[in-house]
Amino acid sequence: MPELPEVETFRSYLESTSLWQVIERVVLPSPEILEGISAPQLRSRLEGRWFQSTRRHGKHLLVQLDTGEWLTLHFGMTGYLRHFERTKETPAHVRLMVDFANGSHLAFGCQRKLCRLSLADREEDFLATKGLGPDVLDPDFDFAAFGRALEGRRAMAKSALMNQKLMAGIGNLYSDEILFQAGVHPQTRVSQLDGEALRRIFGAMKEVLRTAVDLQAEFGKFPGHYLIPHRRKGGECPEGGELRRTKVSGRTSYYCPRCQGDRPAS
DNA sequence: ACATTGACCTGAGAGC
DNA sequence: TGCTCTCAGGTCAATG
Repeated sequence: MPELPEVETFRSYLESTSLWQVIERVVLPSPEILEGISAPQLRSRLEGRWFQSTRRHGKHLLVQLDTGEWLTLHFGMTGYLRHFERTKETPAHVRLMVDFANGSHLAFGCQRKLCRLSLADREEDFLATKGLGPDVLDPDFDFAAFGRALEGRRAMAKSALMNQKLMAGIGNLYSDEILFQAGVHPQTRVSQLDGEALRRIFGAMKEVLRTAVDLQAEFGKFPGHYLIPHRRKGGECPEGGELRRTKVSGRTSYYCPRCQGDRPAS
């Protein structure tokens, strides 16, 4: 479930807990989540070094070492990050444990093994290898860039928003929220959207994601007119009426037939 | 080239 | 109560 707002929250958490401490020991209990590097290799590149800065691109967290290399973390859908000051706690499903010389430690884990770890020389190389589009909260990703990303696409609006190659950061939950706020049916084809609808989607995208980041992705704190807190079987639209549940390219989607139309515009 | 589907993964919750 | 089955969703390979 970690989408852009959750990953941004993890980024600032790591930033405020884990920088500038010498890494004494690294444990990698699940080497199968490593991408392009072996456990012994990764251990030897981390031990004795320290984290010096963080970045985020879409749903990826990048942590720069003092060597200049980047440790990249992807949370899959159940990923988490936890830092412990003193007690040596080991949460369930830990995939990376970092023990710092100051006695604290950082755990990265995920219940399902859909999280990933890798090491990259340069940020640009990593993004290019992954084929990621621009981060959707990057100020350079403006309405013109948004339009270019969607140009000539025939996919459904929801699928396009979730396509990390077109733009990075939006997943299943936030795509539903964005389209709800924009009043657009999730199965509307991108090619059917007029300029005004594109504007509304773009505006909702920035607004929803900024709000979620500010609220540290805690759904309980979301504004009353947001869909996400109501996004469950039998859930009610904040404007009244029952939400509808359907599949859009294999993903469970919620929408309001009154606010977004009961079938895709064509 | 682009769009869509299924596999991967594991535990919670549904349903019988 | 206890078992089995479905489903959750991020990504990527396979298929259309």
